[in-house]
Amino acid sequence: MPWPKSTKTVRIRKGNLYAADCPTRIVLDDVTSRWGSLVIVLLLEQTYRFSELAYRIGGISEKMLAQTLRVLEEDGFVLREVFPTKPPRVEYSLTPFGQELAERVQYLTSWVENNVAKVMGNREKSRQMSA
Amino acid sequence: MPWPKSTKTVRIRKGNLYAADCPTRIVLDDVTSRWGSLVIVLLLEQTYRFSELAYRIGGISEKMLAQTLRVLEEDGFVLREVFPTKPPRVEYSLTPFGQELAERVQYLTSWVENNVAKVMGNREKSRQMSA
DNA sequence: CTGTATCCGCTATGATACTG
DNA sequence: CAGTATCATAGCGGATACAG
Repeated sequence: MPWPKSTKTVRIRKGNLYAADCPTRIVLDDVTSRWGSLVIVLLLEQTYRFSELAYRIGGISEKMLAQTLRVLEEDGFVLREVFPTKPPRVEYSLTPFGQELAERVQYLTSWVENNVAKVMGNREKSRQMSA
Repeated sequence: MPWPKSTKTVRIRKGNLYAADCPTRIVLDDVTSRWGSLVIVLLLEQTYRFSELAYRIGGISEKMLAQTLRVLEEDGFVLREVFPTKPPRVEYSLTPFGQELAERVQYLTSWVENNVAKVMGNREKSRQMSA
């Protein structure tokens, strides 16, 4: 059932996306997580503060926003800057590395945005077929 | 808390990705679901049978594969062809619409594959910082 | 303002067994 | 082969309260 390993010296140069233990999947999950992709694409616009992100991303809770941002920061996609003012102020932006990624994500999300109507139509047909 | 609606006649032409009720998010979740993106990119290679997909995508269960494929089919991304042989044989492929999507997804996944090592490195640093 | 800590329900997922 | 049905469970994610 596990994937047949081609050799013993399989390295993490370019992981096999289809192997159960491929680290690429882990990273991909960060990027395509429920809120991850939204945060990434939004930060492509400009730098935002925590509360601004919370406001703009409808439906997200503080907990999930903080958690999502922390993961993206650990991965090196997002830069977190703390300004020791009173009250504190934290700004989030994309690193150059994160910008590369974000452009790819946006390439996907924008396509979905532009084609969502057609998808919803396809779903309607499906529902009628089964009815 | 909800996004300020620009007008009352907001339609689903081009949804607002950041609105909680935006249908784009639903479709995006289908596409970026745990197994969705893997299936989509794999089908970009060629047509596959159910069992072939199950074999190639390490770690997926039959249940999740069937479920993922059904959603992608309803969305109009995947074509399901049943050959009434004995035993039955079902082939899955991308529709032209699905191919458009798949190319966008692959554009993302391939970047992640090529940069996963750097991400893992960034994570290491993060862990050391906090230690 | 920017989070963290805790509780907790719900859903997504996996394992298993079964059907056409 | 290609699924479906059922059950069990982990953990996602929301609500709330609290802290620096």
